[in-house]
Amino acid sequence: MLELAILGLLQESPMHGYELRKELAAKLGAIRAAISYGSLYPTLRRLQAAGWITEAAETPATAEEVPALTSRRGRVVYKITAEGKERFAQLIGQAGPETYDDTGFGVHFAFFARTDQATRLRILEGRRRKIEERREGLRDVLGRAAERLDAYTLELQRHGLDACEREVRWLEELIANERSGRAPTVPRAGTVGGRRDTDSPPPPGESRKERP
Amino acid sequence: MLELAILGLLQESPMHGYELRKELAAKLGAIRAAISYGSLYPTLRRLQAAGWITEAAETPATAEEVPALTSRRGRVVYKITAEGKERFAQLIGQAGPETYDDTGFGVHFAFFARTDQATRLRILEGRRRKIEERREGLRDVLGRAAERLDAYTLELQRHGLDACEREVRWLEELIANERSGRAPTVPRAGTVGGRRDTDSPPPPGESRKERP
DNA sequence: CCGCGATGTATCGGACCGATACATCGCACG
DNA sequence: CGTGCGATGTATCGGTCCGATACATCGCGG
Repeated sequence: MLELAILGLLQESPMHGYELRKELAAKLGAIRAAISYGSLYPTLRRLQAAGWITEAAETPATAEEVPALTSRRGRVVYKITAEGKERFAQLIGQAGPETYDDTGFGVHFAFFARTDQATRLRILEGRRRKIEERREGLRDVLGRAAERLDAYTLELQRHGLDACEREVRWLEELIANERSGRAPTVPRAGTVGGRRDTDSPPPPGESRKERP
Repeated sequence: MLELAILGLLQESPMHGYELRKELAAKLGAIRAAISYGSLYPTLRRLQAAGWITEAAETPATAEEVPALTSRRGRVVYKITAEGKERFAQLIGQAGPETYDDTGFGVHFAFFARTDQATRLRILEGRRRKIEERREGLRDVLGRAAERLDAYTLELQRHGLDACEREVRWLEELIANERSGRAPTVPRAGTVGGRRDTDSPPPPGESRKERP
């Protein structure tokens, strides 16, 4: 999962570890907290060993003027290689069982802008199926085993059931959207960031949820 | 976390591994899928080594009629010890940072019937605080960094934000309930609080469950 | 009689986390 | 002027938990 996320982010622009972590937190904030360095750095090393990313020299100009007196341990910028892009395409296109758990689905979804529509549909339906199964399990417990459980546990299940039903509805909407051709995004985005803007958030009239 | 969950379940009745896994799945179904055996068995061993659980002989009567022809590798039933109950009380009463993440909170909440009211309140408020922080992070991203992200990522954040707001409301309700004295349904209180006597009385008979 | 699914115990490699250590840089505050 | 402190930045270590796998028993239907 981490591998897929890193490859995806580096496809947008080269980054060093710290930055990667922050971007990841911004992109996956809805799914999970920040990634740990204890996962990040070993994974970077693994990806580099596999040839999917490489170190990019930082500050290529004016290099010799500071001759590494203290062996200058600067930031290490990574960029994705051609093989890395291939790997990303392969990972994003195939769906195993881990694609449908909370984290896996979140990562895949976060890169839907780089995923073709058929795959998007497949993943959304797989996720829906999985959530429906969880929902049925919770209904079973609430129905058949309710008297074995205390009030707090029951309340927990009810809240979980509610969340399941809500997510299924959300997925239904997304699936309907995909099928009707008009996705909530442009299917081919090549955006590389870098924009700085302090005051621009949406002007008043813009309603969020509507599907034109 | 697993340690706490196992100790809590064994407090209700002795069980073997397979059963433990199923009960755990039923009790925590809203939070996470079934626990893996790759975690369960090593943890059981660890708990046993620490003296918090012991193996209980199965089928104490009519033992000699099947003389273990094939060294009978039967089920191993575990039961909690007095030290184990103490350990449970200690774990359930203290709250670290991991108490407020999804899994940690779920496990603690699932055993609220064995937690005193002050601790319940503390945990609910800690969880609320954490979710509020996540919510603010998502609002920030949706407000300030919206133009850097594609439509799918934004939709993911919106769904996450919605879930946060919903959970905060749920927690508010529970907190209000706790403060007003009447718990969701069964104010079955008077359970383990701080560190007190070692010799705890049998749990208040709230859950009927018989083993065949 | 045989297969097959449920029950049941167990291990192994790998993914990921939390704590920790350490170094640099800009800047606010005395 | 210096000094300390929070942000930035790289890195490792031990531990928890997961997924795959192996293997053995039991009851039941074909």
